[in-house]
Amino acid sequence: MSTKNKILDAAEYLFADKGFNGTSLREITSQAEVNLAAVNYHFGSKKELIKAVMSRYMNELSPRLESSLQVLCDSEQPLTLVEVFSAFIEPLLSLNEYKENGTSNFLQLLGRGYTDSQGFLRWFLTTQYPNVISNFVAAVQKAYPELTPEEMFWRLHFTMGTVVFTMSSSDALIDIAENDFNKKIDIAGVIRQVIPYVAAGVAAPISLP
Amino acid sequence: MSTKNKILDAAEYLFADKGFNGTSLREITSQAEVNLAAVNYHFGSKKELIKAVMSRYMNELSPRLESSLQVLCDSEQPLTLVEVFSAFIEPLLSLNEYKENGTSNFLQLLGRGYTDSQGFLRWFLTTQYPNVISNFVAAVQKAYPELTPEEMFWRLHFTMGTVVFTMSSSDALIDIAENDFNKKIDIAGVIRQVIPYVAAGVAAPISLP
DNA sequence: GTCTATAACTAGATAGAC
DNA sequence: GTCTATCTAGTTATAGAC
Repeated sequence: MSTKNKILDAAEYLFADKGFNGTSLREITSQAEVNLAAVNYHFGSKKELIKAVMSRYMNELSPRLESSLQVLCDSEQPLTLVEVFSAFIEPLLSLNEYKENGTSNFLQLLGRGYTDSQGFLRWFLTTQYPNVISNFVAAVQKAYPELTPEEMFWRLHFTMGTVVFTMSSSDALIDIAENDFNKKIDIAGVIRQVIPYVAAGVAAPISLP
Repeated sequence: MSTKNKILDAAEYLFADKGFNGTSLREITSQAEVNLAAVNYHFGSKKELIKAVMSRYMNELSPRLESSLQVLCDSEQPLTLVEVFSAFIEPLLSLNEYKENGTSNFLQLLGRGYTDSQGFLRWFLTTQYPNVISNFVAAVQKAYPELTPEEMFWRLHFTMGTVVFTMSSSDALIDIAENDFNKKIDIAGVIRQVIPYVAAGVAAPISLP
């Protein structure tokens, strides 16, 4: 296993757990059992390492997600919001085959990216992977055409918030579910829990005046 | 205005904007125009300063919120989820009278507290202000008795995520709403947008198996 | 490519003069 | 209570030997 990949794996794990700001290059290199200088040799800077960690997942995920949503948009069938959100399940869970705990790690990283580091990652994702977003918006529009663009903007943002926040604390939630309710649940279970919630939220009657 | 309050105000502003990890004591004291050593003199440590910033708001908010929810629980009338969530509006907006941008700052801080600093703030809030949570759970239970405790746990967490995530990026959202939709909106408007969403989410049909 | 050593800087915290 | 000066320990990043 190459030094570069050892760094990527360690960084991914630590970033997901403690955030980008909260993780130092020393922690990463010591967990990866490589030299401190290797990060800058292979990636140039910490910021580029963050991008590399995210890109590894996004390059795997975005084509699957794009085509999964494309199918829904192209189909002649009527479409429900639960179906739209369910289109995320298979591509997201496929990250578990790509890498151990891939789904969970990726979603936690996404959550971190939206709250750490003053939105640089948000900029990176929306500019680098715009097709995922536009296909998703098109699918929601097809499922719920009455929603105005403005309401859509708000509700998709709320949805993003629900998902990334949930995922960035999913380890704690899974522990609580086991201790308090004696329910073993995994990341796929969390995804199944959240879909009815966000689908109902997006489909809510129009807001208070 | 006392040094202690100058520090609290500057810290509040910077913590809300850049997170607890992302803000240094040097930034705080230079914005507050006080000496660096004053933080440790008045508060002892950065961690205690964080608690002090949060406590200032929580001590203002929690009695209002507790009694606002208590009224709903005690009433003989049937209760809807929108009513339960609407019980937050007035106490939250009252923070604007207590302090300029109080509502927005507090909610942003709350969002930071859940993602920065590995959950120490979550522990602090749930142990220091347990009555708010228990009254809230009781009100939701009254409005929607079919919800099992387990479903309740998940959905209230999703709701928390929606709200704190939305609020921690509310400045950006308000800008986008103005630029893209030509709609001037303030924090009260954001709250009115989010209530139908979370109420519908909590009331969603039971999750996929 | 990988290492050691270190530069250059920033963090939180404190001792001690005033 | 407030200041300066400083300590200790951490950070990212790099120069140069191997």
